Amino acid sequence: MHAFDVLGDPVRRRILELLARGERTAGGIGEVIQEEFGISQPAVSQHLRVLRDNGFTTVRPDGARRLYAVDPRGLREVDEWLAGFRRFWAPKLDALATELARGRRARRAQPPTEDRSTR
Amino acid sequence: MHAFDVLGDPVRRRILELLARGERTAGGIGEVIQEEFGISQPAVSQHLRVLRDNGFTTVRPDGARRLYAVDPRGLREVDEWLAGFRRFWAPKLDALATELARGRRARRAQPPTEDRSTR
DNA sequence: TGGTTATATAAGTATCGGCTGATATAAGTG
DNA sequence: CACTTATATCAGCCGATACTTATATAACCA
Repeated sequence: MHAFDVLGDPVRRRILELLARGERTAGGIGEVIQEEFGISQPAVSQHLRVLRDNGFTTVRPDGARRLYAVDPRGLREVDEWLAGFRRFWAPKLDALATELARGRRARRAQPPTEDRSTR
Repeated sequence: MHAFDVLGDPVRRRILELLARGERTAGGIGEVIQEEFGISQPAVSQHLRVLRDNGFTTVRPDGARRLYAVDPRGLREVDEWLAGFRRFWAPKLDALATELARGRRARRAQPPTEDRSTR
């Protein structure tokens, strides 16, 4: 599943927003999500699986509980794709600062590329 | 359709990559996409519609042709959601520069919020 | 004007992803 | 141990959405 498909679901985006504030147990996430979206525990668990299978979260066991946290990898992937377009709205200073901070990777002002081998 | 759903499709992402290099006619886009993905002209046209209906492209008529170009609005929306997470991987300098360049909007270091009224 | 080119829309189908309910697994607790 | 709590998985259903073919619309051209 592509990173953008992962973020295509509002429940998963919301879970990430919760995790942005810090680690939470699956149950803690479940309480909020089930309340806000009116879906079942398995549904939440399935979303957590998608997030973890695609590098958007990490999990750490704590007894019977699972502590979820944001894993930057997935989000960074999305951010990097976006980088190729940022010049369309961000002032030059922003782009420059971003480039600098990133250690001068990807110097070109070209559109990003992506694997098109599938489909 | 949510911005992330729009970018969830590989064809649409590819179209945006093409447009990142500059304006193109629907037909010009079609040639590339039909070749790369093996889909029909109407399929491409339908993707273009999604992109334009959701603020990812602009269109300008030129006789019988339609010239498509990147519209920053959709992409910026995605970028702003991501901003709330950038601190998880970007060095502080980067975040600071971004904030500055953006004119100090959204000063807090909080996760982004999104409309949850639907669903 | 009639024919061709450029693009969009419509209607129908099929695949895919998300949901539910049932159940499995494993860790706490008395 | 038996019972409960915490979380995950499974099978099956259902709706959304990305295709297809056929057709509409409109500009260009001889």
